[in-house]
Amino acid sequence: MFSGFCLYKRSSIVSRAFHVGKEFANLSTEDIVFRAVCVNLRQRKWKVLEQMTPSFTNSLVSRVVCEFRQSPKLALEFYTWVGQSRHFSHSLESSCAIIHLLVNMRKFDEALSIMGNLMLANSVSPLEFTERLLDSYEICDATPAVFDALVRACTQIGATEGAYEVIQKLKVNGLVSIHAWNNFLSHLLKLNEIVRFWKVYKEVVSCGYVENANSFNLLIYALSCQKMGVMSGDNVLPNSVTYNCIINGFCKIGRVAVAEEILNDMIKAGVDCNVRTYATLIDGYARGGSSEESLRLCDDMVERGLVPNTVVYNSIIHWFLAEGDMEGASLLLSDMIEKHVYPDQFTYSILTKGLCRNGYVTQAFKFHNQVVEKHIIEDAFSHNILINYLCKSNNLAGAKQLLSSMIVRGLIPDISTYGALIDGYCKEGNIESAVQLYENMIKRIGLLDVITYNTLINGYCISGKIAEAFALFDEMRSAGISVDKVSYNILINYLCKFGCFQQAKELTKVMILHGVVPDFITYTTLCTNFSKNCSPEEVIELHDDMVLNGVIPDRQTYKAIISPLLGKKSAEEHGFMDLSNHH
DNA sequence: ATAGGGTTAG
Repeated sequence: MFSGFCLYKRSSIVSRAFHVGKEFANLSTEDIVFRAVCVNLRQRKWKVLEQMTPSFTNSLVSRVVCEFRQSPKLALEFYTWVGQSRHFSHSLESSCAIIHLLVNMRKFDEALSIMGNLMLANSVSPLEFTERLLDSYEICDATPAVFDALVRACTQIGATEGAYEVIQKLKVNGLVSIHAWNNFLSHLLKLNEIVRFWKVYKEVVSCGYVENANSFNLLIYALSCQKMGVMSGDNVLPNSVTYNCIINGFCKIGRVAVAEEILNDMIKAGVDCNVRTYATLIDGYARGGSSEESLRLCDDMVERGLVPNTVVYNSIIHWFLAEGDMEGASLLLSDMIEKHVYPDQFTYSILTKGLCRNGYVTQAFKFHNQVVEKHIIEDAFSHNILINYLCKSNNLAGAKQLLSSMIVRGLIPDISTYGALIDGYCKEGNIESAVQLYENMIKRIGLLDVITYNTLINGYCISGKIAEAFALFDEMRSAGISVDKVSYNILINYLCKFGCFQQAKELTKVMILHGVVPDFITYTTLCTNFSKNCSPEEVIELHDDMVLNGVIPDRQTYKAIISPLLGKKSAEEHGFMDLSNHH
């Protein structure tokens, strides 16, 4: 009887297990804990989770992080929370899972800092790191960008050989992007390892990589470091003009920090830096919106015994006004006058434009008239700015009047004056007059620039004549005028407006192929139009594509369009909307 | 003598 009872009980358990199905039959303890954690994490029952921490293993935590990769915020929260538990410390395995996640979220800084820490504090070797990231690559839905981040982390902590080993290891799998190579090349330049730079550069080319703008920038910088000395057998060394050219180049592509490093190199090399060097850098920082850095350099130059001149003041005043800082600009103007730094043609046009763009139109005209009365206007700029303003505000009559007085004052209308008027006609829908003016202009000036072409292309687009617009676009090329990003931006914008989204995307590809890098305006144009007409997935894909092609997203657009899509998407998929708001 | 600042496109 007793044995019979036992037998019965046992067989009942076995048969129940069978009934529950295969699913549970092979479950390990970890699988059970894993499911329990997922259920409770989904409901954010942290207290229940707390009780489970003694059974947490590294592989379990990695699995949970991967499982929640579509809800990256929750996964990250879990990872941080579990790291604080006294029962648990993160391993390389769980760190890899969170790194993949952070890279997918584009939180590169956070990913880099975890990577750097693991290599420095936990002495994880770059190669081992690569292997573990590869192990978890598939299950974590990772992207190759994670390896760009690893190379970057290596160079950041000074592990030059490590970075190179990582690249070599990944080369076999085709997982090394041009970004990773560029980062490594740039690191070599920072170390002044010019010979090795060229060796690695050759390797990049022989691997069949297509260099992007950044690679060429590095190349130019590398050449600039040695060029002259090598070619002349050290007989000719770079002088201040050489350095200033290079500094200007880096400022104009927005890499002002690099430009300032070159200034330091210049000082180290014993080459005198002058007012032009500082004027270039000050403009570079101001252009990039770092007015504080600009002012810091002003102090630096004064400390070096250099006196800021009109160019320096003009530059800062211009960018202050562009940012809407009227007060800062007017203080600088007073300072300029007080220090007897005399305003010039540039100053007048900067102030005229600044007053207009900040809504002080009456003052702009008043100021302009004062300057004109003193007969100190020598070029067409100020007139052009005002004619432009009038055309933009549909006051074509006023624009023509100002054109007449300009001619009376002995100033010859230039390509920009015509451009503004043509633009005015186009905006008014009077494409015939626009074309007539354009033809007259060719007779008079005999040359056309890219701006005039762009204005006309834009005019054709406004009046819906897209075929004519594209014909001009082609004509431009046959006339030997290089199509610039404005030309592309205009056409991309109108393709979107006409609902040709696929074609807009194609044209962006052509643009990139022709070496014209899309900018934040291309980005904003495409994102805005796509978000109104396409699915969230398409918009996100578009964003990703552009970023991968080196476009720097416009912050406002990203915040208004992309980031809500990402948040909403992952929240909706998992029904966390309400819960996450309460947390 | 060669190097720096102002007008066009969303």
